[in-house]
Amino acid sequence: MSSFQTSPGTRDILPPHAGRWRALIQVFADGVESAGYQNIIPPLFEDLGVFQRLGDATDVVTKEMYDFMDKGGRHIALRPEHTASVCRAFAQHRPTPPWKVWYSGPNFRYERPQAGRFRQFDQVGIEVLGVDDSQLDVEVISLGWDFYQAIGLSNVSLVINSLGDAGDRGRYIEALGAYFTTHSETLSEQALATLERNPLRVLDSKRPQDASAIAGAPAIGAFLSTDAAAHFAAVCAGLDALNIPYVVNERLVRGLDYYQRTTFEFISGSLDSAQNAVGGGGRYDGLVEDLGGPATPGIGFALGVDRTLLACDAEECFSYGFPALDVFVIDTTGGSYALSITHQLRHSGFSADRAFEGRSMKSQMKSADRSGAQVAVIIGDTEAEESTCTVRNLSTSEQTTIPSTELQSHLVSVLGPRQPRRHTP
RNA sequence: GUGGGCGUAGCUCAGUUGGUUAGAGCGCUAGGUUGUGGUCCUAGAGGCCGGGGGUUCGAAUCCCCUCGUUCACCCCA
Repeated sequence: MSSFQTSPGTRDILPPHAGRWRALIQVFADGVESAGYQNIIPPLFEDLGVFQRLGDATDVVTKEMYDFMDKGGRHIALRPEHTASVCRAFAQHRPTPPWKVWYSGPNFRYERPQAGRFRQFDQVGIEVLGVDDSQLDVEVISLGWDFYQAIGLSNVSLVINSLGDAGDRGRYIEALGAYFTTHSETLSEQALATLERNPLRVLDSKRPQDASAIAGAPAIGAFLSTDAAAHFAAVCAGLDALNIPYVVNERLVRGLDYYQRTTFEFISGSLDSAQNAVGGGGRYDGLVEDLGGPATPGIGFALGVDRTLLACDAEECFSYGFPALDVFVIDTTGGSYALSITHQLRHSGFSADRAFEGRSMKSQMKSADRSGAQVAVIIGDTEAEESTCTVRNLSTSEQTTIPSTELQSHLVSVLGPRQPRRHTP
């Protein structure tokens, strides 16, 4: 056992898992960039106040924040999510709306780790600021939906709801609070505590004891203003038009207080654990203003990378293998040929690796096999003397010896042409 | 923060009512093959039995504490 290990709720993403991880983000980026979203990279930490706008009644703010005083006396917090940072960035830089951005990166919440829940956890997501159109809600939801389809997840369901505008929401919370107070004798102790802080969240309780009270609770639908109801109906109609299946769940409340109007979650049916929400989002029309910017509507979603990959494991999709190398260079004469040949091949655009420490032919062949390389280029004493090299096809075991000067052209004929790698803007 | 399960080799796990030198498979290294991988055979390396304390002639095994991990509540992606 080594002296140090990762802190609770954090872990190393090792190969080959990290490769799969990167591939997942690439699929996401390709999808949203083709819809006009550009990448944003906000800082990992911000002034604590930025995140307090998530809501004083939320656990994320009250007890899960990684916060500290820096050497300049500022009260800093590691970001628990991206949305507040994106809104702060909008308020700070005032880009021209509509502002469509996507992000990926870690967030931090001090929670007890559990299946699909970590203290450092990654999300990918998008946010759009400055557009109030219900068709944008549909676009945002469809991009999330399309991403799950793109990676091959078939057992994901979309649940949507509307929390109404700020006034509706307030009236609903009031009614809900009154209702639960009259049923307080049937509620669990924990639910009563939740009721004190935010009656909405009581709807989220998974305790069997609370089920009957929740079942009889008033629904949000009756509290929606004409505008909010029309907006929600338009969103549903848009999803219908795109043939995206969804379920309206009037009990869907989300944990962050800034949500208004459209809210949605993506639930994986393939995850047994309690953490089966693989993504979620909604409108947060008041957040930019809260952060000192102009009144600006906003909508977005965040998808949990960890949970999404867990769902992929469960559905046995989005498999990943490290791309096979083109060439493995074997040199039993001391290594100087391997040094120069791999260097030249890499410059020509071939992927190439080699062994070190002067290992035996057998050992180097094993390494070549493990590397997944398609061909081995072998330099032994004979080849060194004759200025030749032996090229072995590792899947057919056929091999041929050619003059060293013909190696590049021979590999091109066997593996196809390669372009030197360089950055092209 | 509350409650349950589990900590033995790099990985997955055996280890009997406490008994003397802690095992297997996979993986790794080397050899079988004086230049050739994936199969096979042989050998080797690799362990403070999570850590600390206690009970005992004797502890991987029993007790306590602690740390880690895992599952659930809670919360949320």
